[in-house]
Amino acid sequence: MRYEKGHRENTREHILEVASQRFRRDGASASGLAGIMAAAGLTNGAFYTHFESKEALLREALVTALTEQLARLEDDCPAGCGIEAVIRRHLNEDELAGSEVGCPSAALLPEISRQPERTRKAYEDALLAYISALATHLPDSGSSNSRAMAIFSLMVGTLQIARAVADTSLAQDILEGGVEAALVLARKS
Amino acid sequence: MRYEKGHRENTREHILEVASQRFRRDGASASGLAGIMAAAGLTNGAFYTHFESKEALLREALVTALTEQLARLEDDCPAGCGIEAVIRRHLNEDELAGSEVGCPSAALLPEISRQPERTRKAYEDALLAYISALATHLPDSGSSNSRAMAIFSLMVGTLQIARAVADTSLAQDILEGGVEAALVLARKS
Amino acid sequence: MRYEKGHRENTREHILEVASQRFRRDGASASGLAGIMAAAGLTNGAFYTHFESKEALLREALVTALTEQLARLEDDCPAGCGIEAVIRRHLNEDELAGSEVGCPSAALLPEISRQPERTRKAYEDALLAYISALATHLPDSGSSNSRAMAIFSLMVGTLQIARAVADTSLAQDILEGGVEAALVLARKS
Amino acid sequence: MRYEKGHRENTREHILEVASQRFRRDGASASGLAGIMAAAGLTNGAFYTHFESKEALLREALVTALTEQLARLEDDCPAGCGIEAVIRRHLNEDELAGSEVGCPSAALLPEISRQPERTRKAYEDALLAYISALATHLPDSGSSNSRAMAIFSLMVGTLQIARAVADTSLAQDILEGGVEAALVLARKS
DNA sequence: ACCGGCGGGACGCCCCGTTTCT
DNA sequence: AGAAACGGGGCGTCCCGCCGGT
Repeated sequence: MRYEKGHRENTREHILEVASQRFRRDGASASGLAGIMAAAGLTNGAFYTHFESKEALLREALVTALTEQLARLEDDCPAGCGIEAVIRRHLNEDELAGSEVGCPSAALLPEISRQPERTRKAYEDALLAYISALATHLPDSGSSNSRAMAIFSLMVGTLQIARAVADTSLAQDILEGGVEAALVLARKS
Repeated sequence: MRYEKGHRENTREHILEVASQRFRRDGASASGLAGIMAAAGLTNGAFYTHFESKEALLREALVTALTEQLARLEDDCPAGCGIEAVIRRHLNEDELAGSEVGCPSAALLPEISRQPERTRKAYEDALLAYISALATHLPDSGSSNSRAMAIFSLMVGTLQIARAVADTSLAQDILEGGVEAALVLARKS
Repeated sequence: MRYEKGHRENTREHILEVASQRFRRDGASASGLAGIMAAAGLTNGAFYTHFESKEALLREALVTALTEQLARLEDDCPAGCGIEAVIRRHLNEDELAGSEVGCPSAALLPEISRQPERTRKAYEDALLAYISALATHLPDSGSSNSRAMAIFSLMVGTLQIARAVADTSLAQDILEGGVEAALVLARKS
Repeated sequence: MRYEKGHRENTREHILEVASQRFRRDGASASGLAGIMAAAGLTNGAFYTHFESKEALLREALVTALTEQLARLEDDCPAGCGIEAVIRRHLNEDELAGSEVGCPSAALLPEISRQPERTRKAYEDALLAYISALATHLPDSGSSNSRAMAIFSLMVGTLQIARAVADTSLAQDILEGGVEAALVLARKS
């Protein structure tokens, strides 16, 4: 072990962190490896000692991002905090503005669906973990995850549309409409 | 006049049609102009006589696709057909499999949100027209379009997630859960 | 027809000519497309309108070079010129020094043998035409091409070794020994 | 001393052995150091403790390969075995198929000729030793090495051409024609 | 003090979106 | 009107050197 313990792993995780932000901000196919590596303070020559390919980086960066989102969810919304807090954590102005550190699903879903199965499977696993956590905040926690999945789908679609439209106040309205609808879904007996 | 009247316009619309399919299938930044033009039976060089740039093509292709979707909605779901028919037109196996001629929002929203304002404005206008049409099918048609927008958001998110996961039967479950949730939103008093 | 007639074909053949020289001088895998195109007065962006890939370029450049060699052989050594003239056309100081416009077999054979079958087939065809022409200069012209092939093999090996050794006078000796041996093979009753 | 005596030297020779095979199989410029080191069971970074550069590796690997060929020649063809045995040791199906452990001249000569003088000198020395050994098998062993060099040139060219053509039975014919011609050169009074 | 994990640039082929020139 | 060329950048891999722990 020549470098300080964990050096390699630290570098790898740093690249993953930067990549997960770039992918969310600029899109997966529009993000170049050289730009990602430069943003990580490295050159592209160092990439292939850490990852097999861009596809592998995307696969791992997706898991990284979803895992982070899960950790943030648990931090911000402890058990019993109520479903509205969870919903407002997804649908707010910060999320609207900054996709960089926001929900990877909202930023990348169509591109994920065009990835090879291996990548989609990795995303699926991480997503289901997230949905399970989300489900614990539902009033009728005995229900399956299907309800949580629908609420999540609504939030993802709402956030994407609010980001896409040109009119700022329209975006706000869409966001608020999404919050209300999500609450309806959550509270439905 | 060497070409029959309207030849040029036909060509332009043919390119738009092909482009709108390619963009939905492969993504906007992953679709190349050369591939689009070749699929349209033309050569690379002919592009710039019809469009100013790739961005302009995307902008127009988005409107084309949304306009087509609106026409199809009105064809398949005449007034009074009931909201469930509308929902099932969005969330079904065909849509799951073929993004090529499906909902452009489900296929492209994150990329749209990264486009310049002009493109987002064009999308916004076409989207609002679509949402208005969708709203006419809601039970309480007097309400604003906010409800319709939420239902649409839910459907877009649901379709994207169902497309992205690797497990086929899971995708089916997600789709069905989306249908139920959409009905809840639609019927809410 | 927008560019002057034959412009495209002229450019294509110019690239082929430059490439066939570069490949012979520097080797096939050591020659870069950018360098070849720059030497042809073009940029690398223009390459793929003329050739499908580097492999296709190599394939065609080989045929080009062999065809040129055949034309030169027929120019320099008209029928009845005697076999020695043919041999000395292959084994002389000019050939020793300048592989750039010399025998493509001597310059590239090991790399050709590592190419896909399609390339090797193209080389084979052009080579056999060359061998046939060479055979017409043999005394016993009724014999098969086998003798001509052996003489050609000898000349190729001789030229390669003479080029590879460091000692100049040794190279001369090898060349002269090759000439004598080729004459022996040619005159064998 | 952490490693047993000679460990370092063994490693060095192991790299040389692997490199000499890779160079013959894939060509010198097409063989990467990373691939060679990986095939030797080492990592990239260990290379420069054993060799100064890729060029130095090639230089030494050439000598290694030629020295091995000489040893094999002496093993397989003891004094008095007859020249035909020697010729058939060079021109046979095994040599046709596997350049990996075959004649380095046949596999690499054009690339050697493009190397710096130092490399060509090293090759020259090893080649001349090989030619001398080959000459001892000629009937008129008093003659200079020129005859042996010509025979060797013929065999190298023959093997290269037989390897390069696409038609398998043609390759066989070329090989057999080479054997006959080599015998002619060897037996010439 | 040696030696190898790790990183640095540069360049490989290929293809992009765009402009120019006949 | 559109074929041909441009320049840059995509990902991947090259050869090589620089730290720093055993």
